This record gives sequence, C-alpha cells and structure tokens, in this order.
Amino acid sequence: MIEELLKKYNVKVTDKRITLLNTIIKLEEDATIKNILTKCKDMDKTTVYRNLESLEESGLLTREIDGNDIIYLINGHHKHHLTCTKCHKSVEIDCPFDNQKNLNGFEITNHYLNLEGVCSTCQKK
Amino acid sequence: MIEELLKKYNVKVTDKRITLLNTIIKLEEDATIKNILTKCKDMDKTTVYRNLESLEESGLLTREIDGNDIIYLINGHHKHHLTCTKCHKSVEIDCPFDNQKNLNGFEITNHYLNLEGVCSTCQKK
DNA sequence: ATTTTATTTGCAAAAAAGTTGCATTTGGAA
DNA sequence: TTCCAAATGCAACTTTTTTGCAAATAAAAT
Repeated sequence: MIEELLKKYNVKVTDKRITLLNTIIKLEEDATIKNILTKCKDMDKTTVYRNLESLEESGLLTREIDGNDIIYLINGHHKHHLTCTKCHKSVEIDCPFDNQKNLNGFEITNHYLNLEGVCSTCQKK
Repeated sequence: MIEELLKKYNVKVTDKRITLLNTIIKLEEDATIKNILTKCKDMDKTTVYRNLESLEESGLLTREIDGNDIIYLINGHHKHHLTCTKCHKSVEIDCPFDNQKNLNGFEITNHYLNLEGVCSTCQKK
C-alpha cells in the first residue's frame, strides 16, 4: 500500500504523492517524465518535479535508462535482464545480490544489473 | 584509434565526430551533455546533439545514469559505481563478474552494474 | 583526379523541459 | 486544537533540445 511505502521511507504522506506513485506503478516501464506529467494533470508540474526528486532522494524511487527513455521505478521493482545483442531476445535472471549489505561505508539500498551477450541460437549462426 | 572505431560501427568519419568522441573519452564519467557541450565549443550544439543520437543508435556510444546525471560512454568503457542517493557522491567499485562466463546458454559480452545507497556522511545526518 | 550524391554541419528561431521565488495550504507533532 | 515545517500552485523565467533550411563535406562513382 502506497501510504505504508511513504512512511517506510520517512516521507510525509500527501495526496499528490499518493497519486504520483500510483501513476508510476500503473505506467510500469512507461513511467517517463512525459507520461507521468500527462497522467498527473491534476497537479502542477512543479509539484511533480519536486516530488520525483525528493522521492528519489529518499530512496523510494529510482531512475533507469530503458531503451531511449529514462523511466522512474519504485525501488525494488527493478528486474535483471540478460539480453542478446544479435536478436534482442531478453531473459530475466535471478538476483545475485543482497540489498541490505554494506560496502565502502555505504548502506546499499538498490542495485541495477543487466547483462548482454549472444544467445545459444545466435552463437550457432 | 577513433577513426577505426567509427569505421567499425559503420559511421562516416568526420572531424566533429572525432572531436566529440575524444571529448567523451577525456571526460570519462563526467561526460554529461552539459560538459560535452562546454568542451565542444568549436562545434554547434545542434551537431553535438545529432551526433550523440546517431552514435548511440549505431551502438558506438551508450548512455548511463550516474548519480544525478546521464553520462555518455564509449561502448565497453563502462565502470561500476556505488552512488549516494542523498548527496550523489559516487565511488567506483570492483567488478564482481567474469565477463567471459556463460549463463542460460548465453555467451556474456557486457554487463552493467550500479549500486545505490546512502554514504556514511549522509547516514549521520 | 574530378564529379556526384547523400550525409553532415551551422545558424537562427521555435518549442519543450525544468527551475525559482513567493504566497497559500496542509500533514502531523506538540 | 494549535502550531510550524514541509508541501503545493502559480506565474515568470532560464535552460535545454528540436526544427527547417542552405551551405559544406565525406566518400563513392566515374
């Protein structure tokens, strides 16, 4: 639930933030700024920009490059992919990381891992 | 050599592209659009934008989110970073992968790994 | 070596995206 | 319930990115 999520990240619960997060969840991998602004027409763009920034700083949201676009994701909704550079076939792979561990004094909150390679079919060609 | 690189990706060799790629190589992980535009003051911004786009389409360049910024990289020059979501401080981390290994029948050729967290300084605040 | 052609480049102008300051409202702690 | 720091909306503003077109250029064809 969105309200719990905001509390978990120590962010004040507001109507706008609930709307914004629901929008991002619905949009899934189409959650570009453009699409978010279009869907959140009931709030000012300034509010959208400021909330995207503060929610990213809190760690609740993350940004990722997906093809041509930059998309926003709820932290943890990220998946890992292994993609063939020849035929662009993509498979999901298991996560090899423990998100709670520490490294270099940092408290790790999120990670991105994507692999590229040549799939078995394309290796034969 | 830059000229060979352009030919390898079937892109026409021009002075501007050579300058642009040299700039990106020199800037390393600071190769944001802003910095690239500042350094490439001898060419029009339109040319910079158009070349970044075409070189990315060709596969020679890739984009990546690094802390607050989007940076351009020569394909394969990728490093792994651990970035603070609060202050955006970023440190390079060792690569935990063997690029030659196989997974799901794929021959792995490249991988992207970036971590996010909260640095020791920001944890204290 | 010269011509040809498609691509690249610069420029000026326009459009789009993102930011700022400030007055008002609101969540949630006291 | 009152109060205060944080969030919001609005208007103006700055910055970033795109577009159309004429001139220049790479490299293929002759």
